[in-house]
Amino acid sequence: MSSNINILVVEDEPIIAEDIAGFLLEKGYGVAEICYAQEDAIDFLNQNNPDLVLLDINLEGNSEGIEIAKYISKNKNIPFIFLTSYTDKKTIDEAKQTHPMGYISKPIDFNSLFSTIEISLFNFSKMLMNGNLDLDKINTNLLSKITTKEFDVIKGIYNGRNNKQIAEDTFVSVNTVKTHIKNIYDKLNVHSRSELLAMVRSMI
Amino acid sequence: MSSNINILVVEDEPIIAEDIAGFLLEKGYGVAEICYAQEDAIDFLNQNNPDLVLLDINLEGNSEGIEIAKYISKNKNIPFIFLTSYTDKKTIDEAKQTHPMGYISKPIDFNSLFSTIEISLFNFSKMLMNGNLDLDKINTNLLSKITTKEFDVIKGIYNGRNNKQIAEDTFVSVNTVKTHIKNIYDKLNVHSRSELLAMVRSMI
DNA sequence: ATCAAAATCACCCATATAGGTGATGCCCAA
DNA sequence: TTGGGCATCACCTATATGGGTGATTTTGAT
Repeated sequence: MSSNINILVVEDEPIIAEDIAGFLLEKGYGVAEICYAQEDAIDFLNQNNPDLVLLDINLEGNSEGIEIAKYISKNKNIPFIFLTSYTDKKTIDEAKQTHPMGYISKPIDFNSLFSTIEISLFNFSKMLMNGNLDLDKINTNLLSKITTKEFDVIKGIYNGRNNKQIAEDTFVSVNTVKTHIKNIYDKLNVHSRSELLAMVRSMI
Repeated sequence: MSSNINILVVEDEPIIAEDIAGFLLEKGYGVAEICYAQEDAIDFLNQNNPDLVLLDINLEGNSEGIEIAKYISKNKNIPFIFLTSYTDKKTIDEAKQTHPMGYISKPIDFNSLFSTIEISLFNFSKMLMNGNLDLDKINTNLLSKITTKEFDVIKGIYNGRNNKQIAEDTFVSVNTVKTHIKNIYDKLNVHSRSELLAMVRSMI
């Protein structure tokens, strides 16, 4: 297998399911399983962890796909994409509550499917591992720039260090750290460590 | 206008652009502007804050759409969706680095476009509220699980709120918030807010 | 119906953090 | 040469946070 990405396909129409599976294999993905009904899918998910799930909303006439999505949201940590011929606002409103990574209407445009899968996998993994502070990125938003020493202090706070620890880390006195923090707070217009982190997060 | 959602359309082919704009209006969205070139789009974004951007990748033969996406990522906080006829892996790989909310291949399936817009707006607003926090993910690493109320407190801390504010947000007394925090610290074995955030970050 | 866990709240105390003011030396650019 | 930004440190005060103990009510599962 050229890819280590395994995708679960939930689709009650065998022909379409095969079609999708064939496409996935062609693109180098693994097909973890094809499930034709809600309970099959949930059973499978109970014992396996595919990397992504493609979900038909209407299985045998009911919105079982949304139930599966809810199950995934509640119990698993796997991105999923809806594939459905129902694009009325009511269905979409219900669907979006489950936070799908995408929603593709049938007939399936395989190009859109492919790009949506790629982006879903990428965004999902980025969402979970989001860690790089970037001084330049922070400074693009600021009138009064954060200096490198101040940035060291921000990194310390980001890493959960207290003032004394930051002082030791950066070989200065606690008073200096406090001064830096005061200046940082002024520049970012925040008043506490966690507020600072929330602000920084919004800027990166 | 039936919707307060304003969408910027960046598309160099006037006919397609009009087509999209017409569709958006039909669905009740506002069309903030139609831009036919990169610089127009960036100028517009410099002075306006649409709620979402639809981005054609290939403007006049170049991948200018991706440049615009990078500009948005760096300077703004607006979700965007790519609309393009290029679905080769190279283009997609480049595109996904910019974290688009979606990627729809041409010819445009308007049903997919509509659902993707709805889901993008929804997920994006949720992302801002909750960030990337995920209770289940946190709990998979823990012996003693974080409860939902405790998680609300973590979200508050994550969003830079102090104890009093968290108490107001969750309609309980400050003492209760403090109790929750103490329990959270015990469970995660941390001793301060920023240490908590660093720990949570390492778990998601 | 009963038990355990979760959620709620109240104290107290010690420490960390935030905010304010002031001061020194350094370096670099005008 | 001079002034502004930067880095360094001190001291003071007020508030927020962390840590300990104990207690009642609510909730959920068996």
